[in-house]
Amino acid sequence: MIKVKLRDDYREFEAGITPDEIAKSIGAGLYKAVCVCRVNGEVKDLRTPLNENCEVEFLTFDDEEGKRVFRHSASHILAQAVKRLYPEAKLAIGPAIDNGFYYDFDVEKPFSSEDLLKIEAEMKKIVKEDLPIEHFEMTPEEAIAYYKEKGEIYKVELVEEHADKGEPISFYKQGEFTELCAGPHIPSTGRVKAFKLLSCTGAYWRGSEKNKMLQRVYATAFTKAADLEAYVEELEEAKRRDHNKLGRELEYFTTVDVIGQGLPVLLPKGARVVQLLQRWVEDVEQKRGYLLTKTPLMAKRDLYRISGHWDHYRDGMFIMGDPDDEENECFAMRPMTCPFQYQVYLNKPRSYRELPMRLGETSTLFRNEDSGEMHGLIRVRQFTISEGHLVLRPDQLEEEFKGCLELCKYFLGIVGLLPKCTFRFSQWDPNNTEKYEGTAEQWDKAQAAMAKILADLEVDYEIGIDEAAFYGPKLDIQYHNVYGKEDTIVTIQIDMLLAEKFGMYYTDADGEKKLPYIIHRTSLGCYERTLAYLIETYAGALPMWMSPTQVRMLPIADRHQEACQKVADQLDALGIRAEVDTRSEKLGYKLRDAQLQKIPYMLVVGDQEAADGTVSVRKRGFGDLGVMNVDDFIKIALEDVATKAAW
RNA sequence: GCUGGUGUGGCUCAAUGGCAGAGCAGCUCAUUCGUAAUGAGCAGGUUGUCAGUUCGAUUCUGACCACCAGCUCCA
Repeated sequence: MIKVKLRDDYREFEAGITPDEIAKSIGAGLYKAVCVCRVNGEVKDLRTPLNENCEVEFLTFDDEEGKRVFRHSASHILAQAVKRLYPEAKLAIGPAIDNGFYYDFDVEKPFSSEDLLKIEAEMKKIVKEDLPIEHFEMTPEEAIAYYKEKGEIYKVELVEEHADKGEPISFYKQGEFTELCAGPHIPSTGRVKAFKLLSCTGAYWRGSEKNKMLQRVYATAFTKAADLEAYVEELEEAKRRDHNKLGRELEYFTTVDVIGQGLPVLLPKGARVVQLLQRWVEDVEQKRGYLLTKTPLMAKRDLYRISGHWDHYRDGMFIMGDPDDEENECFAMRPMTCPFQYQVYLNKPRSYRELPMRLGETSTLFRNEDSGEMHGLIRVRQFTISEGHLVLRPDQLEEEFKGCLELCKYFLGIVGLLPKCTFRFSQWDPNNTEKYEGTAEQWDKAQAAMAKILADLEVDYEIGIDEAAFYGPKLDIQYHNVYGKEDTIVTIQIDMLLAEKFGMYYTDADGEKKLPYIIHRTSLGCYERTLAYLIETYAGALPMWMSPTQVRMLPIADRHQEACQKVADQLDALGIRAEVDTRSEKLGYKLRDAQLQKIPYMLVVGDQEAADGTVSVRKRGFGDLGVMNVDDFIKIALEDVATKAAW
């Protein structure tokens, strides 16, 4: 007999019992729900025989680990179905991911949506067959021979990597299907009750563009059909918030074939929001000691030679002229502001008394992204960022870094994006010698400094290896969109290299010339991208203070237009953006339109209001607030704007 | 850049190897209306672009362009 510690108590069982059987003895509910278990803290299959006293914890689909295992097993079912229908398909890998799982196949012809339906039907059969999922092992030699014989070249590659570890190779088997896999897995295929194949796309083997492109089938799986339906509904909801659709529908931006990819046109509404954000950022930064600069959008290649962009970023630049012709001048649009803004510092000799020097600029940049990268307002070839460089003495680094972090958290907090953000400490990869400037000592120093600052500021971050800029480590603030995809919205970088390249010295108190540190940072990131996330976050219903149109006047009949215009003029004079709907339509029609346009306030004026000098106020999302004096409404509206309230 | 999908009035979508159609939006007229769609009429298209096949192409083929999903790359 062995003693097994369960959640609440100790129970005794025959040696050799499996966690599966224990779960069954506890209750049918648990038995049906459990996916995998932890034995003495280690995640194990439910069919692992227990031969000694131990502690067993059952994990269900509600546990992250349980969910992962469940979906990983679902990916095996997918692979099995594909092998049944397309025996020539070669298997690559099939892990669980955040919201589901995928499997990569090497097939002659990519799967069509009809193929996916067929595969899905075959998967249903496999689930119905309720095949036990059983673990077994082979020696590396056996495993390699086994896969070589089957022609599974990707599996051979994977096994070969494990071969020299001196460990047996772990396999799982369900029916006729055998899969190289470390596990663990659920006990049988019958438990995967609700799943859906979502899409099929290309993906490089092992994530490298040098390798063959495989076909990746994305899918998701749940234990209950209702949960699957809810997830599909969630995806639909995400589509409704998608900035790329909503932003075009609500006329924030558009794209034009003859202008080109990655060059969106900001329509009046989009341009207005960006202007509001820019003015706000510039004003706040001014109060925080930033000096506003305006530097050229292009320069001769000589500038980029000094900065290192010519060596490390040339493919990303728009170059005018022949870059290899040294006889004639060659210009390039700027992909970053740094080398330009440094010239402000270099304008004259600097004293330690001038540091920190905080330079800010609303800066337009040009990057020649690969054609497949562009996406709405998120990835574009021309964009404008709230740029800044802080030139400082080494002893000022922590304080100034802290100031930068606080500033962007302030901005992101007010616009309402901060709750969806996480932090990433982006470091260099010493093995990627092509990408980075500087010595290992310089990098270690810069990264150690940033690590200390982040620790002191108690920033909770993830580490991103090989995500650094070519001149230094970054703290990236990552925004997670409605589809769960993340992109950098704000970045703060420590640069201990470029000052020397540009000869940016200062005279210290001791009369010595010294090199400053430089912080590169944005405060609200790139305005196009930020606008996209605002549209998404608010589903197009931007907070009052940044709405392109804040108030729409709705006359009940044409005779009320004059009274409406009067109120609109009054609001305009106070800086509240108001317009009058002068169409000869019924109130319901105009109201519906204003509502669909997501205008924050709709003011209805009929005989009563025109006579009394009042307005009937309807607030987006709140409905009819009733009749009030124009002055009272103005008070509310100005308060909304002043407090930048989000509703 | 790579894999796949898509491309018909401003938007949503029909149709066809032989005169391209509807709803919404727009304009005009009538209606002057109280919190999410009043009625009638009018106008709007070289079917993404350019080639090819064909008596005839929006439909079939090819190239290019743009958009979408994903990979790779990045604010």
